[in-house]
Amino acid sequence: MIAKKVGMTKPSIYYHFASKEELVNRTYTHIFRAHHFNSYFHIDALSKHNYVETLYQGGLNMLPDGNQEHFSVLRVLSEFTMLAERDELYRERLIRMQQEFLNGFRDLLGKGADWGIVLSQNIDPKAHMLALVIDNLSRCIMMKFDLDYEAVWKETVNSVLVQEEKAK
Amino acid sequence: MIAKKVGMTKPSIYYHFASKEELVNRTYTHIFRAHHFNSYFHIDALSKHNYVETLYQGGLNMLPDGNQEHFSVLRVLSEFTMLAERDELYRERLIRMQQEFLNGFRDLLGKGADWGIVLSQNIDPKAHMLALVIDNLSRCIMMKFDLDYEAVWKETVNSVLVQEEKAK
Amino acid sequence: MIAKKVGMTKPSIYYHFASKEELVNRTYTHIFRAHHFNSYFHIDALSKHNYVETLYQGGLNMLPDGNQEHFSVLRVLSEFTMLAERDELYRERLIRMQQEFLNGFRDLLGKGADWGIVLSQNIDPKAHMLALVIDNLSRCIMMKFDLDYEAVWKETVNSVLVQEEKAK
Amino acid sequence: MIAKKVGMTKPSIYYHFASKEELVNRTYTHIFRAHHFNSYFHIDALSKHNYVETLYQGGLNMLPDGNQEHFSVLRVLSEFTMLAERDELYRERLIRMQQEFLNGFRDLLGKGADWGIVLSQNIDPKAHMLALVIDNLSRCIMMKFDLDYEAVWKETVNSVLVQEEKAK
DNA sequence: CATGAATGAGCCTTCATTCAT
DNA sequence: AATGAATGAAGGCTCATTCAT
Repeated sequence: MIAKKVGMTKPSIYYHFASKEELVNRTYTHIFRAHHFNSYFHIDALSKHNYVETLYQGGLNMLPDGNQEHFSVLRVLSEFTMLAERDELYRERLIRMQQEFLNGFRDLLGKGADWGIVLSQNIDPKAHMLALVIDNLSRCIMMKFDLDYEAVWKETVNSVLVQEEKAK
Repeated sequence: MIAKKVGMTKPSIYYHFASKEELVNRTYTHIFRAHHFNSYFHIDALSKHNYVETLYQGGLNMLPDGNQEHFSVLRVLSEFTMLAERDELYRERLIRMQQEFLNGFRDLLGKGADWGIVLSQNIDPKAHMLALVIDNLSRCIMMKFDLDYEAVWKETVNSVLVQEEKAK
Repeated sequence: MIAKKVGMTKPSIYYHFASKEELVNRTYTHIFRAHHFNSYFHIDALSKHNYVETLYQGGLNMLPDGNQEHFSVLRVLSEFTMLAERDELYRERLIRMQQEFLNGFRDLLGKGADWGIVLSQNIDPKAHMLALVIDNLSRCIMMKFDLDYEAVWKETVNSVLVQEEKAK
Repeated sequence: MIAKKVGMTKPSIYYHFASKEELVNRTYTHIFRAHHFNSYFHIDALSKHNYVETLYQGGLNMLPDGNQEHFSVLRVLSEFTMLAERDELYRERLIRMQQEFLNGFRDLLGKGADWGIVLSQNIDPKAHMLALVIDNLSRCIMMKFDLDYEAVWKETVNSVLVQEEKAK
């Protein structure tokens, strides 16, 4: 299928990749090269005033939108997650990726707590909750489940904020 | 693979199932026969006093534990979800199952709101949030991610409760 | 297929027939029990005056008509001929059947020659010609070829008659 | 079976043919590429003087002889006819082939009638008769029926000629 | 007589891979 | 750097047959 798509013969592909597994692996690496917490959450310009917006908008950035390339990333991530559920090798890699996002959320929430925007207890579980929700929301959109993604994400974000900071 | 596992030949499996598809379908039906919201959340004995505990414990019931059979359900659910991402037919079925849990959470939160235990705004997004978190938590456990599941779930449950009801 | 059709299970059939081959063989015997030259050509009442009609009508009798049972005979004969082209065993049997019809035609033409109705030279080739035409006509009808069967058969019959006897 | 015969493995056959059906179809096309009326009946050099010989010899050309390739054509035609009795698709193709021969005979007899060599009544049934006889004669030879093929064919040819033209 | 359950052999097909050129 | 041709292994499935009950 791939050979046909790229207009080559199968043996040609074997010239560039030792095996199917290598092709898959390198494809994953290529596809995920820009899938990082910082690519979605713009923490370089983070401030007390744009905090809530950064957190909220970062999540929306992670969800699939019109962008074809981003959609591909999520599509492949979904396939990758499948494989990871079966294959120890892929699992390790997936865990590393998840950990990065988890750390990202934890740091972000930490800063929010310092600024008094985020409730300072249980930062870790809160970070996990955010990560789990945004990850699963992505999957749901990919499967065309019918739910109000933005409302769910806003609700989740709000649930970690101190009362007076909640977005409307 | 299945034939080998059950110590039969392939043709004898075809005596019991017309096709691979039927085998798969009937297996899913069998495996999921007890995978219902009510099997995990004991709402028949629900009261104002055990509300938080019921909600919290119900989630824990959904997570994999020592029980081999429940583990199988989750393992198969995971494979089923994979298929559903590709196959329209399975997707529909998965959506029905998800919807049932979503409705379960919504009803439960509705009752909580009536009793003044749950914040009464945005019940729907809250229900989705709970469903998304518990579903993804399951997946994470299956993949042996290292996180404090109970803490995450407790945090999520707490986030929908009014202040003074929060579990400790 | 057969088991389903007769409302039995396959093993039941094996109680009555040792093998598929025996079932097939006995079915052929049963089906062909009335497929004889005399069943189509009524030579018992043959006379100088009904000779041409007997010959002509006999051929028509061999062709498929509304009669369901006769149709079955031809259908099965057709399958049998197929098998015979491959299988030595069936071939022998088919040759015996063909020979009977050949002899029938030869005797009939012989009588016609005695009565001065049929040209007396080359009786054998004439008999073969008649047999080949009527046999192939049957096959053509079974395959729903579009041709004027009666006209072809009448032409063939006429071609063996002396001038003044020809049917109109 | 084919793979074994040609000393290949089954998958390598699939490199050259997309499916079994394509293999069968292309084989038929290849085998029948020279099976046309004109290949047997040399009507390009047809004249009043060689008419009877052309008709007679053309029929003999259609019958199997020592030629291995021609034998194959008839062998495959026979299998093809079998399939055609069951399969609509092949039937259509067979009918087209038959029609070509029928038309060939009709044209040939038409010319013969113009020249006063062939009896001019019922040209169509006569053409059919010739086609049916030569076709069935082929089949009989393939099945090793014991009959004087040449005599039968000569008799059939003679039966369409006017008296004084008959071959000896 | 009949059936439920099973099986060896085989068929059509796909897939990952190799190898000579 | 690429290709034509091939292959072992396996997958989904059917068929004729058997055997214990």
